[in-house]
Amino acid sequence: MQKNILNTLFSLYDITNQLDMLYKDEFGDILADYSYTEMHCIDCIGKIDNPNVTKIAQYLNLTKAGISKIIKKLITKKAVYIYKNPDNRKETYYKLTKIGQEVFDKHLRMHETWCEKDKFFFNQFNKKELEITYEILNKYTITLQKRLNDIKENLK
Amino acid sequence: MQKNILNTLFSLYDITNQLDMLYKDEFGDILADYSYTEMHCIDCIGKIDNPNVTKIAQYLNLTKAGISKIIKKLITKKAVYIYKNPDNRKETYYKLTKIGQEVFDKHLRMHETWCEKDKFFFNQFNKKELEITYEILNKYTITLQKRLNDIKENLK
DNA sequence: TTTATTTTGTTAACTTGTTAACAAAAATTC
DNA sequence: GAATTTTTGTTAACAAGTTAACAAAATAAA
Repeated sequence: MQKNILNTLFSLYDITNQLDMLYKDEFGDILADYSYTEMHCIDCIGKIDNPNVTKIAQYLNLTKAGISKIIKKLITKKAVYIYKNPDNRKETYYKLTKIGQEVFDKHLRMHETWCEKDKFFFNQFNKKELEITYEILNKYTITLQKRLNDIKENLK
Repeated sequence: MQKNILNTLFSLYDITNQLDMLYKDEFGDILADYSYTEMHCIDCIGKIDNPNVTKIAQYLNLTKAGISKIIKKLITKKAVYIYKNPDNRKETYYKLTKIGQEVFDKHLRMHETWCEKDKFFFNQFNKKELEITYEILNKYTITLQKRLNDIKENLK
């Protein structure tokens, strides 16, 4: 069981990512011009308060250098523009342009469609079953996160 | 719920990968010389019957070109060597050297330690709870895989 | 306040893996 | 059995993201 749950998680992740990319193509037009990460970066900028490179990097689990490059691309694509806080000359924030907002909206609708389909699937189980699954997954996440932090602490 | 299960799965995957890499460093010495994918490639060559580039690529969900390069590295590191079937001049197979076998064994022990720790965690739930979780995850995987195949079919 | 430390974001060099084009061998089709 | 198609693995050109080194601004410490 313990072994298999890991394998299941890995294939689930794999499929999820593939689906996300393919849905992108199905939804067509604008989304097709944006890579997986570009799309998620736009999603981030649309959701977070005062998004800067550092915050986006944390959110997407990428390096600041990586985000810096992606945002440059998004700016040349005119999906994103820079704004500054007059009180802070160090940090740079970003907002979506009209084009960026359009990408954001389509991506959102894409995920809504996804969840719509999921509803049919999850309806075959009862509330208790879903709750215990959710609990186990969440607790497992927390446990692994602790192990991770312990190792990181040790390496210092 | 449906939305959250996806998020949980994503962070679980993320943590799992990070742990896999960190454990590698904790187990020290030899494993430290091998990247994540190199390690998994060695694992593959140790497990599969008559492993060739194509099979390994399928197993690890990478392209043949990618595997081709990784194996080249593993050969210069003397962890892997080539062998051929006299009946087939097209295909190339690989085996682990002594060094490769050592990496394989350490990686295996690493995962055993992982599962050992998992046992403590999963013991806090009863058999039924674990079974339903496993069932839901598996069925969800199958459902998503079907969606994926349908889209791929449509794109043809 | 001025010195030291931390945080922010950029850039260059590199790593890892992909796509596309290819040659050689094997399997099919006619 | 000759011609066509498929499979196998390699390579070059590219794409995406990382690490390391850096300058500039903000914070903390002295």
